[in-house]
Amino acid sequence: MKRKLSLDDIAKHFKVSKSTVSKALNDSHEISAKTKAKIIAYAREHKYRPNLNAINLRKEPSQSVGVIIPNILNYFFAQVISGVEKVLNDRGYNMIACISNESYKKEVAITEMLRKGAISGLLVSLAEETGKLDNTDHFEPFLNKGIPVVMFDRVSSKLDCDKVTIDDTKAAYNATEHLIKSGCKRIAVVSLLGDLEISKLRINGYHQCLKDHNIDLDQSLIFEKLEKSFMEVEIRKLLSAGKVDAILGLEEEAGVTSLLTANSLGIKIPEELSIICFTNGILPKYVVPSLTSISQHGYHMGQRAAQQLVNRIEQSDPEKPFETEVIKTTMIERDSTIPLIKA
Amino acid sequence: MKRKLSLDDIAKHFKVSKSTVSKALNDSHEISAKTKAKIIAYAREHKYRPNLNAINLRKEPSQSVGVIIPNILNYFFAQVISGVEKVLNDRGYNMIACISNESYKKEVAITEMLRKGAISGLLVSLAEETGKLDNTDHFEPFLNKGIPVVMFDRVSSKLDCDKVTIDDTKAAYNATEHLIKSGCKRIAVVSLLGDLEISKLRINGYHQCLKDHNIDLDQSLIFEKLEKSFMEVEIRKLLSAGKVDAILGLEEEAGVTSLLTANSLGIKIPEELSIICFTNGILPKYVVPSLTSISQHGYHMGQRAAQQLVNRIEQSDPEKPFETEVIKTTMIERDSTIPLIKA
DNA sequence: GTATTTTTCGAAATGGGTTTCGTAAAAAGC
DNA sequence: GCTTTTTACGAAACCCATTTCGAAAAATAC
Repeated sequence: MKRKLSLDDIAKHFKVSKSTVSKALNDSHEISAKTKAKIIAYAREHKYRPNLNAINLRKEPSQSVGVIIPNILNYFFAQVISGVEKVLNDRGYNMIACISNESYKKEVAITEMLRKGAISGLLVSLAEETGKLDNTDHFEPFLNKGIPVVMFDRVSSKLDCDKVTIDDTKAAYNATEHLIKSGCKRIAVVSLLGDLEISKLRINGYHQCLKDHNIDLDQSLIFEKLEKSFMEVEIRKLLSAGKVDAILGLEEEAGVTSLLTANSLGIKIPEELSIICFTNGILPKYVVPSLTSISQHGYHMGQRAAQQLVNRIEQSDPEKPFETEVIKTTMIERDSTIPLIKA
Repeated sequence: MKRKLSLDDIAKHFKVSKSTVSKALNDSHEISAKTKAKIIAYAREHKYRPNLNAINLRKEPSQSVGVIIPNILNYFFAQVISGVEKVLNDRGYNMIACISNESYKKEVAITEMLRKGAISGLLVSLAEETGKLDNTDHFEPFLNKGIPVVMFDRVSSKLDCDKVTIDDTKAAYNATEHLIKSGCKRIAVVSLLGDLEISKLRINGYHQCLKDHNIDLDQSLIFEKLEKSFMEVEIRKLLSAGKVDAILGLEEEAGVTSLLTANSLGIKIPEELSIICFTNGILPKYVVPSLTSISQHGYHMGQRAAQQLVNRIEQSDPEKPFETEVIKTTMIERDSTIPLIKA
C-alpha cells in the first residue's frame, strides 16, 4: 500500500518544516542552495507529485462538466462537441470530453471516473450497446448527488432528466412522405442504429407515414439492426432483387453505403432509386450523386444541451421539472431524390 | 466582490457548526428534520455550491491532462483526439479537450483556464493564427512549473518540449516526386495552412524535389496562404488558365476543392490534371474520382503524443532531453493520380 | 424517579499544499 | 565590538468540505 508522497513526508525525512520543502520545490529565494538541492533531488528520486486538488483549493475554484459521446469520428458528434465546447467556454466551464466508443462497459467506466473527479454536470449521448441493454443505472448516482445530467440525441426514457433531441418520429415521417410524394412505393429502411430508442422512433415515423398513405407495411424491407461489416452485402442483395424504389437511411453511413452500392450496380439515382438519410454530415454533399439528408443541427444541439446543463447547475431549484427540448430538423434536398412540384 | 458561499458562512448565519451544515446538506440522519429543512432552503436560496477541490482533496487524487486542438470538425484532429483519449483513459487520466478554433486569443484564454485548473500535462496542436504570430509564450508557464507539454502535428520550433510530427518535408517531397514521375511538369501548390511551420516544411519538400529533378520553380504556381472564402475562385482562375498539370494540396480541403473545381470545368482527372493532397480524412475516398492522399495516421499520432506525455508525467527526470518523434506517412494512391509503372 | 437509549449537534482532525509573519543566526556596516 | 541588515527557516493560518468521536439533551424504559 504505497500512499502518495506528500510534503510532510519529505519534511519529516529531512527533519525540516513542510513550508521549507514547499519553498524549496518552488525554488524560493528564501531557501539556501544546499537545502534546495537536496530536497529537490530527493523529491525527484521519489517521484514526488503535488496533489493538484490541494493546490487548487487555494485558487479560484474552476468548474468542469463531463461530456460523454459514443464516437468522435462521427461528424455529427464532432459538431455537437463543437457547440458544447463553445457554450461551456463562454460560461467559464471546462469540458472533460469522454468517448464511450459505443460500449456499455466503457460508458460505465467513464461514469465511475467522473464520479471520482470533480464535475458539476454531465452531458450524455448513449452508446449503442447501452441502448440495447436499456440500462442507465450508472447515471443515477449523479442525479442523486444533485449533479445535473442532460442527455442529447440518443436519449433514454428510463432516465428522468433534461433532454435535447430532434423529433425523430416526425423527421422520419416527413422524409418518408417526401419519397412517397415523389412517386416511390416500396421504401426500404436501412440502419446501423440497432437497439437505440431513436431507431424505434424513426421507424415509427416511417410506419405512420405508410399507414397515412395507405401503403402496406412490408417487414422484409426493414433492416434496422444491420451490422457494419455485413451492411454492404445486405444492401447489395436488397438492391439486386430489384424490389425497392427508395431507401431511407436512419443514419448517414447506411445512406451513403446504399448510394455507393446502387452506383456500383448501375442503378440510376434518383430515377430508379431515391435515397434519403438522417444526419447531414460531410459526405452527403460530396458523394455522387449528392445525397438528400436530414440535418440534425449538431452544433446547435450541442449548444442547447450545454446551455440547459449550465442553467441547471447555476440555478439551484431542483424542483424545476425536467424538460425535453426538441430541435427542428431540416431536410436538405440534393440529387438523390426527385424534387416535388410545388402545388 | 462576492466571494463564494462556503459551509462556514452558512454555519455562521445559523449560529451552528459547519459540521452540522455539511451533514444537513448531505441529508444525514444525524440532523433533525427542521434543522435540515432550513439549512437546505437557505443553501438553495443563496446558490451554495461546494468547492469541488475541497471535496476531492479527501478522495483519491485524479489526474487530468489538457488537450488543445484547432478544430474538432477536422477529421484528422478527431482521429488524434480519439487516439489520445484511448491512451489517457487506459492509463487513468481524464482528458480535458479544448478547441482553439484556429484563434490565438482563444488559445491563450484556454491556457489561462488550464493554468487555474489542475492539469498534469498538456497536449497541443497550434492554431493557425498562433503559427502566424509565431508566439508560444503562453505555454512557457507550464514548462516552468514542471508541467510537461507535448506538441503534435502543428508544432513550433520556438518551444522546447517533446513533439510528435510527421516528416512534412519528406512527405511533400515524395508526393511531388510521384507527380513528376507520372509525367507532370507544372505542379501547383494550394493550401489553407497560412503561416504554420508545417506549411513551410511542406513547401520546402516541394522545392527540393523540383530542384532534384531540374524543374524550375515558378512562384506563380504557389498559393500557400489562401483564404477559405476565396480559395475556390483562386483555384478556378488557376485551372482556367490551363497552365498546370498537377496540384499538390497541403491539406485536405485544398485538395478536394481543386478536384471539384476541376470537375466543374470539365478537366479530366487524372489525364489532364493529377491531384495529391495531405491528410487522408473521409472525403478523399468518397469524392469522384477518388483522391490520392497522404495519410498522417492521426489515431496513431494521438496515441504516441499521449504516451509521450504520460511518460513525462510519471517519470520525474526533467533532465531527460526533449524528443521529436516522427510518424511515418503513407501515400494512399487513388484515382486522381496516374499509377507509376514499377521498374 | 432513576437508568438507559436515542437523537442531535459541535469540536477537532483530516486532506496537502501555499503563504504570511516572526525569529534566530549569520553577514555586513562603522 | 556593537549595531544593522540579510539570510534561512519554522510555526501557524488558510483554502473548504468531510468525518470521527465525544458530549449534551431528549426520549424511552423499568
